[in-house]
Amino acid sequence: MHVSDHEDRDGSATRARPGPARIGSVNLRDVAKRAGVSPATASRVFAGAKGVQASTRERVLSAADELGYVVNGLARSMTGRGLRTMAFVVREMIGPTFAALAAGVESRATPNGYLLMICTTHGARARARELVKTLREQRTAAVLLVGSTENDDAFAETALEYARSLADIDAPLVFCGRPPLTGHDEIPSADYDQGGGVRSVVDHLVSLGHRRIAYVGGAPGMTTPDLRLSGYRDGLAAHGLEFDPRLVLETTNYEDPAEAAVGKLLQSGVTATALVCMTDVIAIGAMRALRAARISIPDMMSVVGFDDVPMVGDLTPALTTVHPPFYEVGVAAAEIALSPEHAGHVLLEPRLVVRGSTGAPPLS
Amino acid sequence: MHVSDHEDRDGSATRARPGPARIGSVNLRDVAKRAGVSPATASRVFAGAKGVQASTRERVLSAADELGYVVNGLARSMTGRGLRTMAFVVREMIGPTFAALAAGVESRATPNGYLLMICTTHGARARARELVKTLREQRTAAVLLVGSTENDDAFAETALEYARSLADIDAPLVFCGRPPLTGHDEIPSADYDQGGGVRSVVDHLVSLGHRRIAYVGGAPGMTTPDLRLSGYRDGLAAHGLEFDPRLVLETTNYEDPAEAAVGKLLQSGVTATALVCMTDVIAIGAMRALRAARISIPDMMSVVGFDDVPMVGDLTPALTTVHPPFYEVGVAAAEIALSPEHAGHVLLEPRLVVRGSTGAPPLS
DNA sequence: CTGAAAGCGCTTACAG
DNA sequence: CTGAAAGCGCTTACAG
Repeated sequence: MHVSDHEDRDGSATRARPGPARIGSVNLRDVAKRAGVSPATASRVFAGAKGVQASTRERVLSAADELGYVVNGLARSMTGRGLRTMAFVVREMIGPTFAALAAGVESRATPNGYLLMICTTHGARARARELVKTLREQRTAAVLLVGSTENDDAFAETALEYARSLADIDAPLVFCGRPPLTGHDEIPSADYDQGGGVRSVVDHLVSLGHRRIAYVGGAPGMTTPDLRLSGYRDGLAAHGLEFDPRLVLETTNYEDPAEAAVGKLLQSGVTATALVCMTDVIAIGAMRALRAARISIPDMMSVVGFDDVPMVGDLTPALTTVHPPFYEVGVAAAEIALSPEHAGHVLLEPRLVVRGSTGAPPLS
Repeated sequence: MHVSDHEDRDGSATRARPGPARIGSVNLRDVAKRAGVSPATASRVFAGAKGVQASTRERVLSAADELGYVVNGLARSMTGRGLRTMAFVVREMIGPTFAALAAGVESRATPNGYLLMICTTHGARARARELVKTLREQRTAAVLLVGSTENDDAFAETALEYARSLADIDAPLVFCGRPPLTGHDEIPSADYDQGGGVRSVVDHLVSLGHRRIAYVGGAPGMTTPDLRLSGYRDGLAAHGLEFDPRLVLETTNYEDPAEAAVGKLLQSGVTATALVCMTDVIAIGAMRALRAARISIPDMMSVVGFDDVPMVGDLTPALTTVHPPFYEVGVAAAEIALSPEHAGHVLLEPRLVVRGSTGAPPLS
């Protein structure tokens, strides 16, 4: 049904006047002409306006079909409706965490007619700034800032500045998987209780009888490491256990460095009966180190992760971990983005999943 | 630096004439006026055109800064350049496979000034059709159709139709992680050799001494199940092994059904010494069934997966699997999308990763 | 180097 | 129910 060669566009054979090249092949005027109506009427048909005679509508629709016409959303958007895209800005597009969050967002974006843009910053501030500018240029309807970010005043200022500049184009900024700015209510958020998740891990271990509980996590300064470490400290405090800095290991979020860090702990002579890991990835590294040292899990050492990524239930032993409601957080964030008038701070509860990697501490 | 209240826009205090509401707060005219130049000149500044006096440029830039102005990309795009977005159309946003492919695409899209749209179809044809329409409306620069699709003539026709209609807006359609249409060269593709991957698995098993090799895969009709099953059959044939339909189990791509399917095989009395699984997820299910039946891996039964998702190297035993170059496939697809003049069919090689789940078959 | 004007493709009061 | 016209915010030949 495609017609690629339709005759002289304006009726006038020549026109030396300015004007850029056409983008799409066929436009509203072409359709209107073919249907024998004015562009205004044709426009009404595509806008789904009611006041159009059925027969007219038919003629326009079939003309459009014959010409392969589809509205130019760019032009249309200039008149008000905007383009209905939502941006998902994340540090890296990595793993199931990202995928689950994005899927949650998408589940709400699509039915409401929004398209999802995925943008990565790779942690570069300049890139984030540039991105916000591009997103403003494109008149994005909403921007979700996803995941862990710097946990300092500089970030807060930047975020507030982004929110303001995005407000110029009527786009809300919403945090997704990171907490609200401290002392600033204006940027809404959808998050899960990271500290609470780790506290529930400590509760679990203490109830099993553990008292020397180590923590393996990332460097401070980002929201996720900071919140999870606080959860550990709060958990200890809740049970009257003293915080011992020697029991806190710092690593990056990869198996190998985590394995190395735990290996060092094991050789240090510092004793512990349980390892609370900031993430499942770190927990896997920890398990490798324990296996290498022939320390049996959980008989000699319990191990807990966080994130409940796929497959960790199939490890040997199956990993006890915290399951965060990533998908639901994505859903909540999208809902805030869609109706900013209900904006606020959503905090969902993660769930402790007890499996085989935790047990009673060895009788010493 | 934001000025939210700038005075009367046109100079004329009243105007009863038509015209929709303004979208962004401040436009080119505002900036030009403030800088004391014509809109044309201001436009040149933002377009980065050369022929503008440095001092003029300065004035315009600082006026823009003071007003918090950013070009309206929608309006700009009507004059030719288009919006520079690339669409990534996938069935589901699931897991690391999707994330790795998308990351590969993004790695090329961003540096070239493209934003990435992620669209899911959930396997619904109607949704795909609608999506293509929306993407046409928005004048997307390129569309990547990602992953397994129906493997039939109806799909081929649909895809060709999409390609044609996308051509109207000058957007190439490129397949990503699925092979070219048989008998049609016009839609370019970036893929990895799925059949070859499974063949290398069979080679590996045969070299270990296996002769009764079973296959556990998804229902036929989609490209990925079809290609991987063919790889199995070709692998057998290459070694002169007979294809035995009783050794082919059908399941869906989840652990539980896979476990059930393998459990049934074990009870059926049909003998086999190795299980080639279509995916790692299926392999995990298979391993569960074997564990439940107390059949030791690999001593009594070898197991192989496909996809090399994270963590399968940490299972007990570590899973032998095929590592597909997802990221690189994404990169290749993006490159085709960016310069369709070099379009063609890229086929990358997956890599067999031998780990602990495969070994010699039991004697007897 | 700069400006006036026409145009990109659509929408929407206004007036039948 | 339908059309003529003005406008959305920008760009680009054309003419200084």
